[in-house]
Amino acid sequence: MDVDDIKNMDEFASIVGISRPTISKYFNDADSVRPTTRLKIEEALKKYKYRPNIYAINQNRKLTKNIGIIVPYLADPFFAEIARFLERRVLDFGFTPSLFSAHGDTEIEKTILDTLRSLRPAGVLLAPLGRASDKRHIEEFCRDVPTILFDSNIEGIGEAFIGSDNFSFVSQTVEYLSRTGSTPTFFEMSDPANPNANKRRNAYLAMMKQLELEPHMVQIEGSGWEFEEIGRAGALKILKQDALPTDTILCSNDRLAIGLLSACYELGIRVGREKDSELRVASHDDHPYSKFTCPSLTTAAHDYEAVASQSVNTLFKLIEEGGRLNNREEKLFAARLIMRDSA
Amino acid sequence: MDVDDIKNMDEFASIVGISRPTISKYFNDADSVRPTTRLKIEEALKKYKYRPNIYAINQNRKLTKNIGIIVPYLADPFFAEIARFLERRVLDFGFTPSLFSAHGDTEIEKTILDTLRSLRPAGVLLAPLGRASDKRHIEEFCRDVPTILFDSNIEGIGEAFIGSDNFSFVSQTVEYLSRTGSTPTFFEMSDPANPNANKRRNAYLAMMKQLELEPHMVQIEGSGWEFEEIGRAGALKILKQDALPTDTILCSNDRLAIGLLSACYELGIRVGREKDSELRVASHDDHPYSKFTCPSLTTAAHDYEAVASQSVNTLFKLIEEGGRLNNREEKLFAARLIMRDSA
DNA sequence: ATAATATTTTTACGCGCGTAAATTTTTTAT
DNA sequence: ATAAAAAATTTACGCGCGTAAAAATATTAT
Repeated sequence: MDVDDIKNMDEFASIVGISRPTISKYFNDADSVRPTTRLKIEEALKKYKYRPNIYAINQNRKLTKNIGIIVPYLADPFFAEIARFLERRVLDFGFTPSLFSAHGDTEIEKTILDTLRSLRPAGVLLAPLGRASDKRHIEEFCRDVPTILFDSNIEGIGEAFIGSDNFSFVSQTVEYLSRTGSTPTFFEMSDPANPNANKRRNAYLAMMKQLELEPHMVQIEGSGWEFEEIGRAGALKILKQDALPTDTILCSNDRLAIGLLSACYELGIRVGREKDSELRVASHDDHPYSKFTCPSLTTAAHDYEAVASQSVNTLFKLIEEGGRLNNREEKLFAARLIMRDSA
Repeated sequence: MDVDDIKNMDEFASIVGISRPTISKYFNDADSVRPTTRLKIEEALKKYKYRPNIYAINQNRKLTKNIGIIVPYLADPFFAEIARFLERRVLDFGFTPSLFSAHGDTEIEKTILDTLRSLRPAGVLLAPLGRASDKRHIEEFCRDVPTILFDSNIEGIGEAFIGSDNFSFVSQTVEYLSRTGSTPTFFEMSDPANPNANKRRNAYLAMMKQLELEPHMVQIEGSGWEFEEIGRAGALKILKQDALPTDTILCSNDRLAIGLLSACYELGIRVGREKDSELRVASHDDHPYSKFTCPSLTTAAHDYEAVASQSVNTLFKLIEEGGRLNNREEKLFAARLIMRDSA
């Protein structure tokens, strides 16, 4: 018999010499059959490499083994990185991750949700666009599909939120900067799309008040997700007109900082914590490239691993409990200050 | 009647007042039904927002509307970018893209292929890991699924290859560098996993011969996909022992260059094309971050749009022709030299 | 060895839709 | 208006598997 010619579970069952319902049971949960039969199946599996038809399975199961992962902008290595951790965790649970990027676009985000709904996933991990998200659409989606939000919170939507504690991020950088030099000026987009940005701004203001320091803000123009370009253009403008209130800058996020540092370099402004430096720059996120900026970027790091683990664990707890959690849990992870050369 | 309570196509058909086979025909190809009935269906669709069950559809169709997209390393913004273009093109054809990253790992790449096979996709766009790929496994996969390779070629595997013309990349940078300054030294990994790297090395050697210049190579140690770190460590070592044969460096790719530039900055080596510069650096790929290096990176740019379009167009031609092409076509796109500040 | 328990087998139905064939209805051409 | 062509309907089967219920068999405990 042709080894690769097994069309369906019936054929496979008769080849193994075990009834089809038992085979079906095995594929649903390998531990639910007797060890000896499990062995028989798995040996046959090696010899004949049959795999059940996914579409037939999912048509009949009330619950698929798909997990949707949606990020707002995959070209941002931060999200690529977190997605990688999430995928791994999902696979550990024996489920199949499906990765989607909204590419910074509201309509794409909506389309992804519609596509995903028809995949009837067991659960979804969603990092929404933020302010640009169609909240109604997401809310409606969450009614049908067990969903956990991560990275970027939308109040009341999703069964839980796992993210980073923005106050922990900002308080550490502000404390460090103000302790070791001049007062930090907060550098951000004037109209940020991401809710974390607003929390960081508030954290900066709160922290400065607590330290009894005068807060300074530089808010630059720009929209979209090309933060490096926005940071660079904004920095060039500010630096050229010498409009910096202090000689220490704290960027809302690393991508802005990458743009700012490139502007500083171009203008010949020496950045760092050495005596002959003119400017100190710090930031938040520990973006994968922040190690390679010039100078390398002092920043507050996310705990990627912890956020990913907690997100996936919470999602599976949610799934086990039937898709609803008693109360919407919000878990925030603290930052770790990464000392590099820029401040 | 509850608007959101349409369970299947039968119900939807009776609500619209059209027979189920016609509805089925519509979803398969909206143009295959009479305009008036199409209108009726689409209006009902807006009112009742029914969507056919994907699993039931795909179980019965010989050909699904799924297109697999596999990249070797999604945390590399170059691949994130190309994936974005590919997704858009696939959607233009009315198909559904599924994105996967091998995360630089041979086993993951194999697992993705196995998963994908059971999704019975209409076609696959694959950028393989390269030397680390299990060629047998990929070859076997390609026998079952219409597959186009892109970015990274494996001789004889896949129905076509769309990529970049490495000679065009390197010849332009070498020509420019040698015309405007000292002879370029080629900076690369000693044992690159990517086949493009070998082609670029050969192109460098060929070009130097053609220009009757003495070639110089610096080959650094390292493995894996963390090219920035590898480039940085290698550069630090070379620069510290003053082992550079010339004061012009041509990097095999931008990610190595990003690492190298960070090393130069740390060592206080002035990079650029101005009089007081000690070193010129150029590279290849026009990585999304090459605009923000210090100094900004002179490089040879891919035509993302062209590669993506050609890949997807070729794939759909392949699908239309039943999964086999007469001869394995290889289409390479030329580079565009991007002049920035580093050389 | 016997009873109690766990597992497998047999049988059978249904999931939602694709699709084929024959028939009826609608549209277009003459 | 009539014939020819195109489209829609009716009817019916099958895809590959999940799953339920009852019967048969295998395993474990006593």
